[in-house]
Amino acid sequence: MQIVRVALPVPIPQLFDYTSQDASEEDIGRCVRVPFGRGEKSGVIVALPAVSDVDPARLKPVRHIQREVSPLPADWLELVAFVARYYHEPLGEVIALALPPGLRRADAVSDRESDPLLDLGPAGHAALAAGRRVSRALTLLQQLQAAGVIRRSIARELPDGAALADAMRRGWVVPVRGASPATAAAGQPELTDEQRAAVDAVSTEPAGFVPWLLHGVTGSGKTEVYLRLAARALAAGQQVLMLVPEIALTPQLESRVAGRFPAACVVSLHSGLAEGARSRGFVQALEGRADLVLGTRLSVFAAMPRLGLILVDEEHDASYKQQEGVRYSARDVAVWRARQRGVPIVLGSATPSLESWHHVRAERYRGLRLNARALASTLPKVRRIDTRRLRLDEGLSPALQSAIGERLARGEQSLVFLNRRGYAPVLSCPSCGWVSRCPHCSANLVVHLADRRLRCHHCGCDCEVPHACPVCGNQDIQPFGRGTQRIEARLAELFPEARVLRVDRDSARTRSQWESMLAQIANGEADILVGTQMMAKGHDFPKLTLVGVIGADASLHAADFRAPERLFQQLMQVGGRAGRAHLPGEVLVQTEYPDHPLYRCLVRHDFDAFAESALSERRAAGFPPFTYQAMLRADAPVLDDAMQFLAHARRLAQDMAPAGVRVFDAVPMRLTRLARRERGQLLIEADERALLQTFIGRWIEVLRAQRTSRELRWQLDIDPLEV
DNA sequence: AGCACGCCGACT
DNA sequence: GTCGGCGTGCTC
Repeated sequence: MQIVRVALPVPIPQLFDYTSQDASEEDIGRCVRVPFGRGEKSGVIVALPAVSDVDPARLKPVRHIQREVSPLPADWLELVAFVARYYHEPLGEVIALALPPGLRRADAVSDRESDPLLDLGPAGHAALAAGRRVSRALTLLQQLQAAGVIRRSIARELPDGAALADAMRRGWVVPVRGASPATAAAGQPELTDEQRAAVDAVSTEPAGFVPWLLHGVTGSGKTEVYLRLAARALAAGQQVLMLVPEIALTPQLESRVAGRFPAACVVSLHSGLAEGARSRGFVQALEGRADLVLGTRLSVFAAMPRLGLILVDEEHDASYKQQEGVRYSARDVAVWRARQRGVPIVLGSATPSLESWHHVRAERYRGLRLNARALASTLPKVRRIDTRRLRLDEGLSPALQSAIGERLARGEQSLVFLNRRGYAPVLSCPSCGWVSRCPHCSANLVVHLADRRLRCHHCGCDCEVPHACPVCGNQDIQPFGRGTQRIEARLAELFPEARVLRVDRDSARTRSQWESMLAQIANGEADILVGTQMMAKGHDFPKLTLVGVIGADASLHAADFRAPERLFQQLMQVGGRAGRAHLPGEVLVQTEYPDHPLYRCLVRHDFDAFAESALSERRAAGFPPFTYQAMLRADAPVLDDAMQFLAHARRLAQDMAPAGVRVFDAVPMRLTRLARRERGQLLIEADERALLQTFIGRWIEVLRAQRTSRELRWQLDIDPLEV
């Protein structure tokens, strides 16, 4: 009789012991189903202890050990244990997050959909040589001959992929084995000198953990560097892990990667995947059959026995930080993992996070630069428009209007960038002062004139636009401020001949809407685009030569110390949309603070100067990365309950905190009320990460032991992004 | 987290 | 008399 120790997804930092007739060392890392309470739960065997702390008579036998799938290896268990420790969450909860649900439930694994390598068989070569009558199968054969060895899934995607089954039935195309996954498709682009230097720097480094920061301006070809590095790792028989910030970016990248490495097994992992596909992908990675794993933050937990390289694209992106449950940073976990496995990691961005940039300056990371745009186009010219003495027309300056007019006359596209959805951020009554407040949040309801609704952008509350002031009956209530819809409407009036297209979360709600808009833009079916940050990311618009930025000043004085960093990143990214290919681009930034250092740096495209000044401000103010933070947040239906809990937690912290750990005041959050709950927070800070960690560990243990009203929720956020 | 047990208020 | 509120405690 063997004792097995199981990590289960319950919110208490405990492991549970069970008995098993036949468990052996081989079963450590395997998924199990066990009786729990009066029900059943599933978890992972993490140890086979000789004795249990609980009375042997109380141990129940495990119900089922999943032995169809390879066990999770020791290094994976170490990885999740690290995440549990660092973010102060129970191991079982971290495991539940890291494993695909179907796998953890120890379900039977679906038949592995194999994706065999295909090549032309002798019959296929003969058919080509015979000069037969042209058919789809024959055209496909020509495409396959050009491609070389190829995965079936990729072959299906070829222009005549529909004829694949036919070609295989005739024996023209046959499965082959043993082609190197690094086999590259024909037609790789030439590298620029900078790209070559970056690839060489990483490749000539001796094997082992090296963190690299690839700082490459928009359009400098970072992806090509990733692909070359991946090719080297694949050729060495290693697996590559590549992280991207968003689900929306995976399909494009996946097809590009799969197209480049037709013989490689490329697996993508993200939360949008069906359960079966996610389990299958994870198992392929775990069993070493996947060569390249591509995915969003949760794919940092893919088990990979032959891991040789980690790539993190857009490493500054906030979506690498999970904002609920286990609040982990996939980028930080990836760096830990690279160190653990002794492999290089490349963090890439056009606008690196100040944290990573600081690591380069402190020589903890190695820097790689791509300063030139690969496609022979230069960086856009950035100009500030001082709006202090201008008469604006619905927020649009004369200079911006005439610049748009010029683009229109030349048949080029313009983008007006404004990070505010809706028609106007608030509706208000000039006679009695009523404003459209959300009943559930401390926020205003936004006017959506497109469908005549008032909406809360925080809780989704939605009602009709009233015809008169609900308090005083005044008929003349007015929308104040401007959002994308209002700008869109005004542009349509100013340029009646132009096709104006608004691109925001409202107009591009579904994937297909978003894709059809991208196609419209690419086909030149729009002249003026009005867009939010959706427009800033990851797409090329060859005819776009003007970006006008309005309403950016608000972020200059925001309370969050990271707001300027985000603004600068956003403006650099959206500015990068202007002028690709052979048309020079221009960026016009409307501002009342044209001399603000942030805009001065933006005009010079000088990220380094911006980062330098932002970092020195942070150093002076004692903010990260010069200090380490943890945030305790509490929420309850009534603010007072949340604040009382935080005040209690604060007293506790003050009693326990060693020198060097600073406990701040408990304060209501900026958006205090959200979805009928009121929220407060308590910041803890220290100069040493280890000091903060040990203290938080002891503090949280005490805090967890307290009983609180059931209406009160609280969570801990290590390295919070928003303070 | 679930889910039991258990002890007090207002309903058929 | 019971249905049901949620405080308390446990899960190997």
